[in-house]
Amino acid sequence: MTAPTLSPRKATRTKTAAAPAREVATRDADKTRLKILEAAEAEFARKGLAGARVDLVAEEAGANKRMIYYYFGSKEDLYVAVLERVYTDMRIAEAGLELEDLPPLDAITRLVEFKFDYPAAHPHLITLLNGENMLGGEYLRRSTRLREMQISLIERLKTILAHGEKDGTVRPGIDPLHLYMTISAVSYFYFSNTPTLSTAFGRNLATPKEREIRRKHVVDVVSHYIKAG
Amino acid sequence: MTAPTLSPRKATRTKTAAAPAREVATRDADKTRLKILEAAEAEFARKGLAGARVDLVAEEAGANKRMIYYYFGSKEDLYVAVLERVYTDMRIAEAGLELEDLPPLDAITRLVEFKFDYPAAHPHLITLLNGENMLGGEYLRRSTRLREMQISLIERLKTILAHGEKDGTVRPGIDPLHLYMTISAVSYFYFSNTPTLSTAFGRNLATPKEREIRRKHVVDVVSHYIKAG
DNA sequence: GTTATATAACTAACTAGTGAGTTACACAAG
DNA sequence: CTTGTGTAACTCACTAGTTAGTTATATAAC
Repeated sequence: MTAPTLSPRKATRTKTAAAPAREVATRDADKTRLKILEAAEAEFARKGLAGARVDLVAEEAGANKRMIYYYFGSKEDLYVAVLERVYTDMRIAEAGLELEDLPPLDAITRLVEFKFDYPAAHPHLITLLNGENMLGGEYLRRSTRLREMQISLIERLKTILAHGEKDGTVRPGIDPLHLYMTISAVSYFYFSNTPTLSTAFGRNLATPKEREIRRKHVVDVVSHYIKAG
Repeated sequence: MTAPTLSPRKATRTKTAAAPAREVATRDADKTRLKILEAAEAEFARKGLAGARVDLVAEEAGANKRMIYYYFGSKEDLYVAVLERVYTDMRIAEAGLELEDLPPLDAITRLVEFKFDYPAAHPHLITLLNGENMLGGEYLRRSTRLREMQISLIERLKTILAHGEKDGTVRPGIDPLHLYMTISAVSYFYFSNTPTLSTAFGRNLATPKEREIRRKHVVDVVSHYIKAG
């Protein structure tokens, strides 16, 4: 239980003067750290916190197990680091969406498409979040600096809806938070529950064709919900 | 890895001549079996297949660990039994919905409300399904007799939509499978992701008040999607 | 006496975490 | 240049504790 915390993150950067860009490993040590994170992401996504094996992470990363404890302290702390990274990446991508220049309905459609395309491109995100929710979200809560990121998007959505109301394209009275949840839900559920749904319906829902059908459907659902008239 | 499979499920029912009602333990042995299933459901729901502890299931059930192996053969088989039970219960409840007597829009609203209320009343279902989906759905697939149950509801939904189209209340061209998925999604996601969403939004979404708001919202979303005009 | 049900004690394999030491390299003193 | 010192990065071998599954045995029912 006693964390050594040799604080390798504050390692002196003797040679490389320029600050490295996000997730670009410049030094060998950073590369090892990154490889561990990537291997851990896959392992935790596949098996959850309890099912993941530290030895397998080490093997997959081509690193010595001891280095995982050297860099991250414990299995749980490694898990938090993975969660933080994946979650932050998504929020950054979301923040980068240029919605404000578009007409309200188009802006929301773009958000819906993003909420479909992002998990499609990052399947680990889904299973990691599923696992985290099974654990009551306690590890994500542990992570600082995640609290502030989310709220801004709801504010942006609120503004977009207000514009739409004003120009008559959007039905009034839509709750931005619940709209955001619904937009997330209709795509997330599809990716998250494809395995059991495919079994239940006796039909593989993970094919590119089915995926495209679903994508059109979710845009359709949200459009009809927000459209005025 | 070698499953003993003592097939205790075919145990002779010497005393109780009448076929016992669903999940009502008549004999002591059936009671033990049921207690194990209930304890296992809670344990697997909370911690997933890998995180669950057989010893804890035994303790919680007030049964000897050996009896778990006697009745279910292995941890994995116990997990499948739990999954099967929970999933089947939901399908039975779903099949019991009397939708056919209602006007199409009301029928779909009733289905939406069911899809909200059922997971609200059975939180284990959500986490069990989440865990199962993380594992690729392989254990649910292992279970027979689940395949046929689902399809019927899609057929019923198809009929309802067709009636609605005919009487002009429902917009034509709605895919019943995707509608069903969307109806499931908007409620499921709320229950499934409450922990991380609450963290992200800095607002407890699990309160009765928030729940009621969400319930209204999901009915609203689906109504606007299917309504003609 | 055979079958179903039950218990406690046990084991083989696994698993997170550690102790102790090594390598590679930077920088400074002589 | 070479010797000494400091330290980040890394390896190997180990352990204390856990965990699914088992063995051996008991008892009640019929």
